Amino acid sequence: MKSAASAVARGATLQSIAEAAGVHRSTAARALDPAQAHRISPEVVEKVRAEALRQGYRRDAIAASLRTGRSRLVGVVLPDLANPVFAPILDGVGAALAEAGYSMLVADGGTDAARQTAIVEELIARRVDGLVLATARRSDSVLTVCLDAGVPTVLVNRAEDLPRASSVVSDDICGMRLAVEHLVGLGHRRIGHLAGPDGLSTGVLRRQGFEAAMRAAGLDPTAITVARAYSRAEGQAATAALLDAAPGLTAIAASNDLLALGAYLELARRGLSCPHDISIVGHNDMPLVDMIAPPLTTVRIAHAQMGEAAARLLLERLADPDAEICARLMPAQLILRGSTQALR
Amino acid sequence: MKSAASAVARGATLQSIAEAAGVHRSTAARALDPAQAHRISPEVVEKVRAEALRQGYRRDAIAASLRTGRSRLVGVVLPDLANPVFAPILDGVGAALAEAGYSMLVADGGTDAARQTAIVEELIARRVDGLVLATARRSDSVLTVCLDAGVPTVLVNRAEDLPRASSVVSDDICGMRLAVEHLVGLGHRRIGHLAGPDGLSTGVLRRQGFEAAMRAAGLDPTAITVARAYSRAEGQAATAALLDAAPGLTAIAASNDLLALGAYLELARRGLSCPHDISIVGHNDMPLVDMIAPPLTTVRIAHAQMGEAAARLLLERLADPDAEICARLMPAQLILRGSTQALR
DNA sequence: AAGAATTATGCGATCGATTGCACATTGTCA
DNA sequence: TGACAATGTGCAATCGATCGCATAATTCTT
Repeated sequence: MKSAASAVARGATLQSIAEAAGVHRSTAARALDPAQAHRISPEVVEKVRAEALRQGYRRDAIAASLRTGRSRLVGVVLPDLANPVFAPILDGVGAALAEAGYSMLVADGGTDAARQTAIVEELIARRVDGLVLATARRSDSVLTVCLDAGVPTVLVNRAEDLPRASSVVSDDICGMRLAVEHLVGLGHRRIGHLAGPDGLSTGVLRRQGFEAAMRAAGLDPTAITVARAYSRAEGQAATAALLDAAPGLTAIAASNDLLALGAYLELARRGLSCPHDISIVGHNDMPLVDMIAPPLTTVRIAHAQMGEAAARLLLERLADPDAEICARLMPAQLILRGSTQALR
Repeated sequence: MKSAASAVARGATLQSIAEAAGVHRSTAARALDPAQAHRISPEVVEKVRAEALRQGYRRDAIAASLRTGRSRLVGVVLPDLANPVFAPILDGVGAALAEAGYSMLVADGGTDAARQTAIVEELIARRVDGLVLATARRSDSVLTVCLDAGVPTVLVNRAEDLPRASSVVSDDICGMRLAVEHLVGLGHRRIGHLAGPDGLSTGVLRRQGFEAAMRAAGLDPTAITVARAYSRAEGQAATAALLDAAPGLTAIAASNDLLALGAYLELARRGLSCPHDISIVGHNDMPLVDMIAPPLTTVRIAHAQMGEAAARLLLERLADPDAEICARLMPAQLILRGSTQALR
C-alpha cells in the first residue's frame, strides 16, 4: 500500500500552490499563465511562481482539456508503421506539432477500413483537436467519419479525388513525368509501368502521369500492370505479368520503390540484368535504395517536409476553423543512380 | 460563428442520453459499461444502449481520465524516428498497447538529454499512465525524472547498467558471439570490430560480446574502433581508422547495420571488395539490407517482438505496481547473406 | 408476516484547471 | 468631492464521467 500510494503521490495542484502562496487558485492560475500574468501584481506573480517551483507543480493537461475543450492532441493514422516511408512523414508531423505545443497520438490503422474507422473513433473519443490521415483512399469512408464528427482533418501522402479536406501530397504526376522523360532521354521507347493500387491516389495519379508523359513523347503508354499493394512480392508478380504481356520492354517506371525492388527480383529470376537489359526507375527514394545493387534511380519525395506541411496546415485550421481547404503539392525530384542507362 | 459552432456541436453526453432514456446519468454510465451492465435491469440497459447509438454517443476519455486518474495513455520516447530501426519497435509497442485499450503518445526526443527531459515532462503533464523509453543511456538522467515522478517506465532496445527499471533488449552479447563464431568458422583470424557509442548499452555490450567471443576462440580482440554515433558517416570514419590501425584484417564485425554500410563505403573508396577482400557482419537486420550489394550478413533482432514485450511488461506493471523489475533478453539470430565468405 | 437479504437505481461529491462576473481598492478628472 | 475608470483579486460555475453511499423496490427466510 504505502509504496504504491507514495509513488503516486503527486500533490502539487493549483489549489495547493494557491494555499501556500495565500491567494485564490484562480489568481495562481493567472499568475502562471504568461498570457495573463500581466493582470496580476508582480509580487504575487513572483510568490506563486516560486511556490510552483518549490512544489514541482505541473499543470494537469487533462483537467485543462476538460474545461477548455481542447486537448492539444493530434491523432495520426498510418497504414503501416513498419513501412520505412512513413517514419520520416511521422517525424515531420511530430516536429511541426511539437513546435506548436501539440503532441501526437500515433496509431497504425492497417489497410482495412473497418479497423481504421475503429481507431479514428477511439482517437475522437480521446478528444483529439485534429487528425492527420496517411491512409486515405480515393474516396475514403474514414474521412467521412472524421468530418461528420467535426474534427479538423488533413490528408498526407495520399489524397481523395475530390477536395473534402486539405491535403499534402507529392506531385505524383510531375514525378512520374520526370521518370519517363529521363528514360526517353536515354533513348528508351518501349517503357512499361508498374502501377500502384487503383484505390490509392498515388497509384492512379502516377499512372496518369505515366500515360500523359508517354503520349507527350509520342509513345505507346499501354504497357501497364497494376499491383495489388505496395510490396516487393506484389511488385515481383506485377513485373512478371508485365514482361509476359509486353515483351521487348527496355525500361520500367515503377509507382513505388518496393515495386521496383520486386522488379529487381523478377529480373534476377529470369536472368535479366538491370540496367543492362532493362532500366528501372522507382518512386519515393526510400532509405537505403542508394546502396542496393544497382543503386536505384528514383523519384525523391520530400517525406519529412510533407509531414511538416501537413501538420502546419492542420495547425492553421485549428487556429482558424474557416480556413480554406487547400491541396498542397510537394515538388518531386529525380535522383539519378545506377538502375537506368542509355539504350545500347 | 454558425459554421464553427455547428461543426463542433458534439452533443451526446452521458447526461443527454440519460435524460432521453429517462434514467439518471450514473445508471446510463453503468448500462454502457460491460463490466457493470449486469447490475442494471436488461430493459434499462437496452434502452440506454439504443439511445446511445441513436445519439452517436462516445464516452469522453478526457473526462473519464480526470475522474479516475488513469489516462490509458502511454508515452513512447525515441531517439530518432527517421531511423528505420525504430519503426518496427514502435509498431510492436503500439500493437500490444492497442490490444489492451491503450494509446501511444509518440515523441522524438533526439539524443540530447535536456530535450528528452523536456519531452518526458510534457508527457507526464499529460498524465500518461506509463512510459517506454528507447533512448536510455547506460546511466540515464531521463529515467530518474520518470521514476521520481512515480510513472511506471520500461526501457526498450537500450538498457541501463543497473536495473532501476524493467527493460527489453536484444541479447547483444550472444548476437555478437554468433557473428564472431560465424567469421571464425569461415577461417577468419584477424577480425576487427566497429563498436557503437560508449554511452549506449548496445555499444558496450556488443563490444564485450566481441571481445569475449574472440578470446574464447583464442584470437586477439584488440582491433576495435568506437564510432561516435550509429550512422553511415561515422561508420565510414571508424572503418577508415580501423583499417589504418590494424592492417591485415580479413573481417569486420560491426555493432550496427548502418556502421556496416559505412564500412561498405570505405571499402569501396579504397578499392577493396566485400566479401572478397574483407567480410562484413552487421547487426540489426534493417529493412532492405538483404538487397544491397552484397547482401548484408547480419544479426537479426526481433524488433517488433521487442516492442511488444516492452509494452506487455509495462502493462503488467500498470496492473500490478509492485511487479518485479525484470530485464528481458530477446534472442538474436544470425542471418547469412553475401557479405561474408570463407577465407581464401 | 416481519425481518433479512438482495437488487436496481438515484444522488451528489469529485477530479483540477479555466473564466465570466463581481467586488474592492486606488487613482483620475472635472 | 463626486462620478468614473482602471486595476487586482476572489468567487463559483463549468467541463463529463465515475463511484461510494443512500434509498427504494423486490425476493427470500423462517
